[in-house]
Amino acid sequence: MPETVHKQHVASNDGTAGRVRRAALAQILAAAEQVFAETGFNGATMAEIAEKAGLPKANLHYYFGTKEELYRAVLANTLEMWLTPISAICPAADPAKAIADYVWAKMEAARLRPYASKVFANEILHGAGHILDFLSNDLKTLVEEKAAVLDGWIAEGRMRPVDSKAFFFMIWAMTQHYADFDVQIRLVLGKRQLSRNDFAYFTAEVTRAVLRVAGLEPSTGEGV
Amino acid sequence: MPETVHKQHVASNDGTAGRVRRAALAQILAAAEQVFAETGFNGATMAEIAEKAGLPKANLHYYFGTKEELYRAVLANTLEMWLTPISAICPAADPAKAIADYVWAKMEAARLRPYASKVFANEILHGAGHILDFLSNDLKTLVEEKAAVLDGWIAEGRMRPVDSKAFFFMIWAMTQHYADFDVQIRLVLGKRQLSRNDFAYFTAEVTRAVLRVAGLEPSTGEGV
DNA sequence: GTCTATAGAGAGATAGAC
DNA sequence: GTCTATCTCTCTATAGAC
Repeated sequence: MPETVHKQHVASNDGTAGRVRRAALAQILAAAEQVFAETGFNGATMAEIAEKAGLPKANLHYYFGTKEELYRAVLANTLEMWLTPISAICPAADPAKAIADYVWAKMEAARLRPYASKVFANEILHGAGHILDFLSNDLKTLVEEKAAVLDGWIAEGRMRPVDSKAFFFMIWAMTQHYADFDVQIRLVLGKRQLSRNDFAYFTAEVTRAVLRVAGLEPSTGEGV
Repeated sequence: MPETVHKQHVASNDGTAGRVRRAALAQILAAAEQVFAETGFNGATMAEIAEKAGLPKANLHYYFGTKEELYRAVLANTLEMWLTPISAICPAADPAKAIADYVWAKMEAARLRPYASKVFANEILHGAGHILDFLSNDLKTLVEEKAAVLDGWIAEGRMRPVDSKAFFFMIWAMTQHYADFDVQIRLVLGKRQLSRNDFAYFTAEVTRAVLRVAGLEPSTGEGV
């Protein structure tokens, strides 16, 4: 019964247990995010998550009840991160700056929380069964709202005509690619790790590409 | 012992058994591609693949030995599809046409073989352990070769300056997104399926975006 | 609140009949 | 060459001591 919610036991005598609790929850969630990202829901084992969190396996069940519930908690964490940066896109903003800021925030998320991105990608790839509601309600509404902002800019001649929803798909695809497909990128480039500098370089490149699509590129005088 | 190669039993008396064999192999591979795509390597079960292929479970082991070997066979199929279309990019070609043809071929692959794309994505997402050699040898070489073609076009002023490898990452990300993240796209758009027409529309949109990045857009007179 | 020990289910693999 | 029946192992989940 994946739908039953596990009881939240709260220490009633003092603040120490609460602190222990919060620390344990944070450790478990961080470990779970990594393990789910690396091996998927089915490949992940509670034993491996417990080991990485430095706790006995039974404690995971004490805090989260089931593997399923732990997974949903990790996903919930991820979704928040996924949505936040899009707030840069608002009617009053300067189109070029707003879009560049959004791309920057998405690339930062790819760099700093690659596991979160991978958990999300894995969930979509396998049918998104746990977040169907989120996608068809929250995200759908948000995209419609933000696409309307782009359409407004286009109508005002402040941005070149594009399909505004496809434009978001493009940004998501390009930025998340640097988290989700990092292994491929590293191996093709022959690098052991993508450094902070590599990310700065690719962020500039992605930003340039996206702004060119929107007809907003700062003029470099290098055109054909 | 995932490295041991399962014996290939070949019928010696007549052609019928060979035909049965080929049919069985094709059925198993098609079923496996779908099941691995939908649930990942660990989530997939031999029982489910067998059911979808219309064969008893033991036959899968007869033909492929282990689940691991079956998975590698599916991956091998996929990689060929993955590489083929890039041949459009060659020095003698017209840049705009070559790039548009490549994008078109990748979008067709996303439309016609979404499971193959998902199996590949899933493999990369989880560390690419089965195709490290492919990525760091075959693919690396190919990308260097094709990036050199783009760099040549840029040097000749036939294309706007871009990082040629990041340009390929961009094309891969954008096109494969329509296979790998199709659930998200469908739910955000409120569509039950992406039709042939939807794909034609998005292919045009992706092509336009990519050509704008390369400074090769057929002039539409709509610029800002 | 925490942990050890174990029950119970499910999946990969195979023996052996046909 | 094909299939049924089964073995064995791994993993989730929990009971119960502390």
